Formats: sequence, structure tokens, C-alpha cells
Amino acid sequence: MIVTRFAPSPTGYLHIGGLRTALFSYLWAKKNGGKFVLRIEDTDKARNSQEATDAILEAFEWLGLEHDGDIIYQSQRDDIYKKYIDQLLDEGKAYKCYMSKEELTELRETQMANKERTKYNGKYRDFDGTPPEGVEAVIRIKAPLTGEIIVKDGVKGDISFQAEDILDDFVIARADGAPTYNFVVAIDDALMGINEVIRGDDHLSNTPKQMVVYEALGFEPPKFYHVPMIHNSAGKKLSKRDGATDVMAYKEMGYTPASLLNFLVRLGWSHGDQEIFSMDEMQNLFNPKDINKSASIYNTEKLDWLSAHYIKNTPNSELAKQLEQYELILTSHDKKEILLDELKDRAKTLKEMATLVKEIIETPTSYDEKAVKKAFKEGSVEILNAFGAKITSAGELHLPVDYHHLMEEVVNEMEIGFGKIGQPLRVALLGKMTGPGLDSVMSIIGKDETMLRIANAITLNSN
RNA sequence: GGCCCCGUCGUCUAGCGGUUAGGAUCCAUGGUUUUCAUCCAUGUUACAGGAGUUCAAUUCUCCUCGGGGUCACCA
Repeated sequence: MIVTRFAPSPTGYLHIGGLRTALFSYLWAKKNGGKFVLRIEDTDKARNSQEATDAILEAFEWLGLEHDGDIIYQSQRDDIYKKYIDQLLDEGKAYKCYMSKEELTELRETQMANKERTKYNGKYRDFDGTPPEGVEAVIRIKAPLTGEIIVKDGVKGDISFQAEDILDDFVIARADGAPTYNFVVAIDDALMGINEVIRGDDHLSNTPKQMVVYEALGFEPPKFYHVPMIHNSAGKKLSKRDGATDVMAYKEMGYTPASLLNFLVRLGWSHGDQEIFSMDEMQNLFNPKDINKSASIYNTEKLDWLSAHYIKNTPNSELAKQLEQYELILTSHDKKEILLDELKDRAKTLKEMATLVKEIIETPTSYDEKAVKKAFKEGSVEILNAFGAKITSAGELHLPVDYHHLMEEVVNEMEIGFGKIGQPLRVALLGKMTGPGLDSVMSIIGKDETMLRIANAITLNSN
């Protein structure tokens, strides 16, 4: 069984990049009937917060990405880590290091001055003397000093590192006893049965260190897939400063989970020429072997297109439900089908859609100045009057076609072009020059409201 | 700087030795539409550069250049 995980550190909200790796992990587990688990990496007490954890969970809930089993919190697993630290100490695979922070800094500075690689010098690796006073020891693991370490990566292929280039005896437990990242990640992944790790390739250079831990503890390393970064328009790693990278901001902007997920799954992954993926299709088709090797630049043009596409293809009943978050209750509106049909081709986001709906169902309180100037010419008021009279004397009016007939009558009787009535009528009804078909608009708002809006516009343009 | 990764239209990408280098988006133009949008059609734009290997390189190898990541008692 394939078990994948998403392991965020709760130092902020969930952002686009994190979400994508989570999505990949989720899809791969689901496709194989496996498990997708969530682990909160909160070993650094100074930097983590409960709010951040909650924000991440909220985002997952909105998107409908469910994790399997209980959420694992690293902060609650100190006993486990302690056990393995003791084990390594007993076996002589780790040791206490009494080098003070000042001494370490000095060491690094000299190395930099000599243009050497900064690394711990192994001073206490085989120390058996009397420890210096006043220094709380950290625990360091004995890393191989030479040799080749090969990371078998499912995206990039085999990657070879030389131990002397990248390794030193790195700290696995801080002076206060708290274990460090590269140590606990390896332990947790092993203990949780994680056998396929999909993560950002910014972790690539950590992987050899984690393999040292796997090796020391006798654990089997998982299969790794390091997915390329998502870059901002400047070509740099996406960071929290890059505007709307908080996943929940996309909800605010009116994007649906379906469009966001579809957008993200195509960033760095593809399945031939296919652009549209339902959740089912993603689950059936996703395979990390098809993840591409190079970083992609984040850009929302395609998201907008996808979002528009999904709105167009969402059934009206579902759309009405989604619009409720904008305090639009359309369920009782007798012309909601016409309304939604007219608008779903015009909106890129739900938020835009909500605005468009309001522009129709609410009586305009202001009129676009340029539109008025352009639409109201000599005779416009008379035309509107004639049309108003038609409506008044007409019987029941329901469908767009009913109103359309009346417009045709006016056009024919007055021997004018359609635009002559269309332009001023549009401004009267909507307060602007653009929008859905006028017959539809009138059908949606009904006879009384139509007459009211025409009368308002006539009053306004008569003096 | 060391180490590692990457390099096809502006952007997302297909390609897996022989293609008129494909799709999508964006943009432009035309058509449909009383307007706007949708929709349809058409069009502009890419293999970073240089050596090799080969009958043949976008595709394989090397170098150069460019970009990115990472080098903590952060994760």
C-alpha cells in the first residue's frame, strides 16, 4: 500500500506551493488506494502557532482534501525521538558536542575567511575527556565523512552527492533536548509507514542527511519525488510576499476548489494535451513519473480561464448554492434559470458573477455618465415612452420572447433600427452599456420593475 | 563561493533520433451577437549558445552561458 504525507510546518497559512505538493501526494495515494496522512512539523516551539495549524486545516477543508487517520503532531512525540537519540548515543552513532555557540561561530568565520566550506570540525566526535563547564551539550550524529550518497529520485533520476562535499556531524538534538528537523522527519516517515515522499525540490539537499538517519537507525528510506519549485514572476521561489499565495485568498476572490485544484495539478504535471481534469480524472490519471523537471512560473491567466470554464459548465442549481456565500439567495427567484444562463458566460469568478447578478436584480441607483451620453440621443425619450406604453397595455409578460415582440413592434412602427431602442433601454435597465440580452433582463426583473426603470430613466433624461 | 537541480512560444506544457516542433492560455484580426460576454475561424511567437556522437539531433554526451535551490542548535 502506498502511504504519502503532507508535512507542513505551522509558521503561516497554506500557500499555493504547499497545496500543490499536498495535492500531488493526495492524488497519488488515492489513485493507489493508499493513504494520505497529515503531519504537523512543530518542533520549533518559538516559531509555530496554533492559528497557523488551524489555517492550514481550514484550507484543506475548503478544498475537500481529506487526510487519512489522525493528524500527527511532532511536538507530541518527544518521547519517541528521545528514545532514538538515546539509542544512537548507546550505539556510539551519535555523541554529545560541547562546542559553544561562540566557538562554532568563530569556527565558521575562519572557514569562510579561508574560503573553505563551513562545517563542524568533529571536535567532540571521539571526545572522552572532561566536558567543559557551562555549556549545554547538543547531540550530533556521526555522519560518513567520505563516500558517495545516491538519492534515487522519481522525478530527477539518481542524484549523487559526495559526503565530503555536503555532510558533517549535524545536530540532531538541540541544547534544550529538542530534536531537529532532519532527524525527526526520517523517524516519523519511517514510523508512520510513509513509503512515497512527494515534496518540493528545495528539500533535495536535505535528503542525504535524512538518509544518514535512516541508515543509522536501520530504517528503509521511502521513494522520493522532488517536485520543482513554483516561481514568482521574478523567477524566484514563491514566498509569502508574492501577493495572493494564501490558499484561502482564492476563496475570497471567488475561485472554486475545482478550478484552483485543476490549475495547480497542471503546474508541473501534465497528461498529454489535457487541460481539464475533474477530481476523478486527476485521481485516475495522476502519476508522479509525469512530473516535469523544471520550475514553473506562477501566473493566474490560466486560472481565470479555468474558473470561467467551470462556471460555464456548472449546473444552475449548484451555481446558485455557490453564490450563497455572497448573500445572494436565488432559490425562490422564478426566473433564476434565465438569470444564471445569461450570466454564466460572462463571469470569470463567483464574485464577479455575484456582482453581475446584483446589477440586474437591483434597481440602478446611478447611471454611467458616458453611457447616458452615448445612448440618449434625439428621440430616445420618445422611443422609451412608446415602449413603455406597449408594456403597460400588454397583458401578461413572462418570457424573454414576450418582451422581444414588443421591442420589435416599436422598431417596426417607428421605423427605426434596433440600436435606437436598445441603447437607451439598456442604460435605463442596467445603468450601463453592457450586459445580457435586454429581453432576458426584462423577463428576469418582471413587468413592474421594467416599467419603473424605464420611467426613472425618462424622468432623468427629460430635462 | 561550495554542492545540487533545471533550460521548447510571454506563460502552462506535449515531444522521449527522422514532426510543416503539437495543444492550452494570453494577445491580435475576422465572423456570430441590438451591446458586452460566450462561441467559431484565422494569425504572430519557442527548441539558450557551442562542440561532439550519428546517415540524421529539440531529443544522447561534454563545455559555456543563464536561472533556481541549498549550505543553522528553521522547517
